[in-house]
Amino acid sequence: MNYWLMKSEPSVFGIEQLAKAKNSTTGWDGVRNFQARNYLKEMKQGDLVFFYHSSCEIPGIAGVAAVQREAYPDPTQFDKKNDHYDAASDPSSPRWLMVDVKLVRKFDRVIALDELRKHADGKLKDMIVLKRGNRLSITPVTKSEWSFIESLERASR
DNA sequence: GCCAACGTTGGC
DNA sequence: GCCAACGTTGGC
Repeated sequence: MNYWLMKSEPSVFGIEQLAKAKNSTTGWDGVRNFQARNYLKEMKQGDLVFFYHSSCEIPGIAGVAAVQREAYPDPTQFDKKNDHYDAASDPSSPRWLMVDVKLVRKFDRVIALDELRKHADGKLKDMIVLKRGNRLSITPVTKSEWSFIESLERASR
């Protein structure tokens, strides 16, 4: 099983909305970056995901979700009215994929980016989301990073 | 294939 | 709102 981090802007879709969604599940559409797309392709059912809030008051990890459905073509790429429409994508060989994720647990508090950074020279020294200039919306997380962050969260409960 | 211009992300 | 960092596009 693998671990991931997926960014979402809470003003667009936050963990509260995931909690309220039918079956606490949502389709993660709109990814339009090749590297992120390749990670989507690697995701397996049951993989765990840190749900990260970006571009907001307190950027950080808001909870845990799990991959419910593995990669399938993102229909928004063929919808001319959609912001993520891609005229260059061929329906017989769709360029963009999406997965479905289900909420596992909303954290009692957001594990803020600030707090994660405190460990940027230690346990989280290789964490991609802490790297300068990182903009990738989907990144792999190592098992040790995952366990450490969960311990941070547990310690505060 | 290079690289300047442009658009986007996302923290601050 | 600013701006650094990065991906993509398109001219050559």
